[in-house]
Amino acid sequence: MTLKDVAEHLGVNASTVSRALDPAKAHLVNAATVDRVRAAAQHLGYRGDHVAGSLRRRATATVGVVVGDLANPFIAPVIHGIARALAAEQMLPLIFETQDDSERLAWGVNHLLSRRVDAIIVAGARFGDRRVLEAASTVTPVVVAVRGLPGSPLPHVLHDDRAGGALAARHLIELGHTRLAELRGPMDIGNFTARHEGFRDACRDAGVELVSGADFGTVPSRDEGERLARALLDQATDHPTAVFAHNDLMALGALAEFRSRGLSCPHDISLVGYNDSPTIDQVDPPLTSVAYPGAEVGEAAGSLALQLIARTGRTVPGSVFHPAIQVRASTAPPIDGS
Amino acid sequence: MTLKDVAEHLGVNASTVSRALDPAKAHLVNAATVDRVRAAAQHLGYRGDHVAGSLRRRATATVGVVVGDLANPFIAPVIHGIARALAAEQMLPLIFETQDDSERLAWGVNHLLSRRVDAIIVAGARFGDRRVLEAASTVTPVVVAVRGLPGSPLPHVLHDDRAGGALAARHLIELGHTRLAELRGPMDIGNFTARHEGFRDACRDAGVELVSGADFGTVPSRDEGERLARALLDQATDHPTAVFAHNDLMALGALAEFRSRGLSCPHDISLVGYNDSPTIDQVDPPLTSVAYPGAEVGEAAGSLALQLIARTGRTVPGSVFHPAIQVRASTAPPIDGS
DNA sequence: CTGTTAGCGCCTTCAC
DNA sequence: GTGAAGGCGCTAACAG
Repeated sequence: MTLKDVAEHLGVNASTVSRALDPAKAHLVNAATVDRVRAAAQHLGYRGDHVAGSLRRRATATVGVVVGDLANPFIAPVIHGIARALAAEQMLPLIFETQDDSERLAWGVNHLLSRRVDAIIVAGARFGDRRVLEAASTVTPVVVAVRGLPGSPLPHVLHDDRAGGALAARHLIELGHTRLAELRGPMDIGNFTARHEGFRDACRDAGVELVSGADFGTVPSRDEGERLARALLDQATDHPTAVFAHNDLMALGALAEFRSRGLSCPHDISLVGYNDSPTIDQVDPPLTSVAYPGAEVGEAAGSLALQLIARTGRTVPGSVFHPAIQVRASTAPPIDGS
Repeated sequence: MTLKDVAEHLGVNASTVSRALDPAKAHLVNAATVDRVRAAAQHLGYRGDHVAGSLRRRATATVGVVVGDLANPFIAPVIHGIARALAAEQMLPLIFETQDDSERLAWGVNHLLSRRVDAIIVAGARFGDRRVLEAASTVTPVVVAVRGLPGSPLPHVLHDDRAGGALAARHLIELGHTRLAELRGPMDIGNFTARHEGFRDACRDAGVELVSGADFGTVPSRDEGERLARALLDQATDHPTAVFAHNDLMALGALAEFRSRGLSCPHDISLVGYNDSPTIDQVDPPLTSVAYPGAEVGEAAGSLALQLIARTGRTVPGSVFHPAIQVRASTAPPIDGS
């Protein structure tokens, strides 16, 4: 059942049917004809072919979304936000998972381009991906979301992770801690370098000691958090009285390590996480965490993509969300004299 | 840069280029020509047009994925599993969110059909959606995943929620509880009716009292869990000594309500959740929960879709995963004499 | 307001 | 092993 079939059934031209069924063009057609066409289309069970339309129109109403790992619980709200924003224009997200592999990202971005997506939102970029993404942006709009690419002119929707790191540090310093440590995420991902820099600089500004090696996680997982916490506490030097984990998963790993050593949190050691994940307020102890507005970032990225599609070539400003810290029971003043 | 451009550049026919660049057809072409074509394509930056190919080939290498709500943390692993399975055939998921609205689902399924997706995986069906989905299945393969449609002949990939409900009941009964209650999810979603039936029947078989109204949640959220727990405990009759919440979010709501009433879990009341969500083992108290293998279900659904695409018309069996219960500290024997 | 024409870029015959 | 031709279904441009 094609446009032509409907047209022949009615004794009109396919173009007329095409126009009558397009809400944006129906006004060009006699109202009575529009009704007849709609009725016939309904009656015959006609369903337009979006693929053929996309080929002709040179637009697919589809936005490629590149993510590192869908299993990471913090990415779901981002996709949710993107889908919400796109739904306003009846556009749909086409998901590609890189599994945090730059080769796969390059392949995926190219594949999305060959699928003629109207824009690409990259929520899982690593520094090394900059060239590939900037090249892609000469073909279709590319929005960098969640994970920034320092120095890149690509439009972006980010969260100020540097400020978030500083927030964590200042919170601990205000509680009276003077020996802090970090459990760092991978240093080729913008979020984690920014969290690190914010934390480190705030410590330096306050003249507070930063107890930590140069080590960092290969992935920001619970296991890596546990490993780094173990390494930190195995050090012969004085233990820190407070720890900043670069995300909640790593914080949970650290918590497990603390527990296995008989260290009580926050009595013996305070802990701050990042993301303010859904149930993190109900762990034992409820975790102090820097909030990450994933759904808002996703929605803003989706809207930005829509704007870039609408006014191709025009410059559209990116946006940066500001962090807030949720203080809970995992942070407390240090024990006197420790 | 089209196929034709590459062909003209080389002085060959577009068909030859098309064949040379298709791994499955390259063997029909002189090896030397294949090399020349590949080199030229690379050199000229040719990128095939997947849209045009899809129109001609009548296949899009795309699978529509219909979900209720991406913000529900339990759906992320399912999509992850689907994406993993599809990636094996270089297919991509196109996501549509119904927001648990049947009209939106009907619209979305139709839209996906007009986009000529090669299959649709529905992970968010409600009973009322059966007709729409069966109609869609005459056009393209439809796989029902996660939420079943009792009585429907559509191929499905599910988890045995009935057995899961029974598992929860038997665990509590073995601990010695004799007055149980349920916090039920929406009764037009297959998972929750099945959990209810399994729980209820296991109680009946054991001759154990089921303290509970006919009430159930409108959505399976934390707030609804809290509301139902409040209603349950407001009843004048004897309180139950153990509660089965139909998912972890509802369990967390119940936990909050218990706490606000000064009821300690598991001392005063035991609690079982469902899904075994990522951080649920670290809440206070660590929650006993029936595990839901979301990623496995998603991967099986993706594989099933691929099979249905490959052998259209052939019957392919669905599959059902069996539940397991993770026992943690939120369940304990009842206080003697209570 | 409606019809005619001409492709969008590709792939699959069919012919040689 | 390669070329020529046709058409997938739609819509934009141009006439009338």
